[in-house]
Amino acid sequence: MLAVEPLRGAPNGDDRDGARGSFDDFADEGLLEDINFGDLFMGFDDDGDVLPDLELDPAEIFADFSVGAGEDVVSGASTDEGGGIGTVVGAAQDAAAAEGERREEEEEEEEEEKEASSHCETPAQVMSDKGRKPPAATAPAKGSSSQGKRKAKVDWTPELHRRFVQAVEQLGIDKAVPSRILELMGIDCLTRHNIASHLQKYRSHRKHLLAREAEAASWSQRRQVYAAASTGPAGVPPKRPEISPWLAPTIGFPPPPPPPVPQAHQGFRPLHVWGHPTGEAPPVVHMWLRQLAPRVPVPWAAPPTPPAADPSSYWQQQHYPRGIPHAMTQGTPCFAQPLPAAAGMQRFPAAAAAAQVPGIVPHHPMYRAVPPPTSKHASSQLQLDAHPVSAY
DNA sequence: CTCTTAATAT
DNA sequence: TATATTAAGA
Repeated sequence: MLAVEPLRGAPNGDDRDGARGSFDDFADEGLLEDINFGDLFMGFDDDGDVLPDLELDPAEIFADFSVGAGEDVVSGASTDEGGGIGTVVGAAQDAAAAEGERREEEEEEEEEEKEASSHCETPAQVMSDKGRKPPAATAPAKGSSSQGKRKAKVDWTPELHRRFVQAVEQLGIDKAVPSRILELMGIDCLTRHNIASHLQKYRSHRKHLLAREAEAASWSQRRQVYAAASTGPAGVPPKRPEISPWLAPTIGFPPPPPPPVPQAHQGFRPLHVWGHPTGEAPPVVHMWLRQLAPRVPVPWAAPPTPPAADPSSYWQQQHYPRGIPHAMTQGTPCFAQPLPAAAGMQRFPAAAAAAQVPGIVPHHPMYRAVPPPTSKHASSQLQLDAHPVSAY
């Protein structure tokens, strides 16, 4: 892959001045695997723990990049943001050429991940690597340094998202505002607007998840009540327990913490959760999210509202139906800056741990082995009951 | 001015 | 579809 050069130069200074990263690309093993029990394993054979798609046909991979043909030009100059290019899709190669080399040399050290990641790679470049050319995106608006047309669309790769989440968690959900997130992420070529936009979606998604969790939690409580009630003399059918008002479904939180994880997944290679900040993140988090989803507990009490069928689709990226482009899983498109964030992490050691908040674990279809069922929501929901219910 | 949100455009 | 852009309001 070629490095591309970000051209940033933020006149405004407001958003990022860039630094550039070096890049090495290496396979980052298991970096982001999504545990989507709904569809995981369905079609995988044993090596399911291997990224299924490292080798996809570039054509397919980038099919989705299309993007408003020709519109996305690099914004290299876009004044207000000083934005760099980012992961930009459909960015201008020319810009890269013009800018040429790197600006500053900084080494990025990253905690767990080799953050070597983020480069601002344009798909075009990636493609060039692969010898492919994007259909439309590149064509128009090239000649000049395409100053500013439209901002290139940012490709929120799992890695990028992960950093985003990490930043958000470091800051705390309530203090996470675009500008701060941007700082922490240390990824140049992102603008405040990019972040804001992503943040908007992120919050929205989180909201949904929390709501679901709350709902599920309330049900699990009922379940417990029910279980307790059913411990009567054998043969005696349990009576319907009274459900106290405070056990009634509430919209409140917090959801009960996930029970200790049985080291069940020994046989498995730990799967990382898409978007989770730390590699150490318990892989199960995601599983729990799903488990928390309401399952019909008792015959006599139907859930007040049918479990929302949407959740999985909410945050899902429908891109890369066949997997994520290799290039994306590793060298991610934007340059990582020296990570002021690293410091942040140290400052708030607890943050990392606290990062358990399962709120944000978008599934990524990338690991979907089978095409989504025709009936959109059905299958994943069904999976819910397939797991041991354990404590809940 | 920055942030948030919703609506709408691409 | 995912993301950007815009506008309105805090």
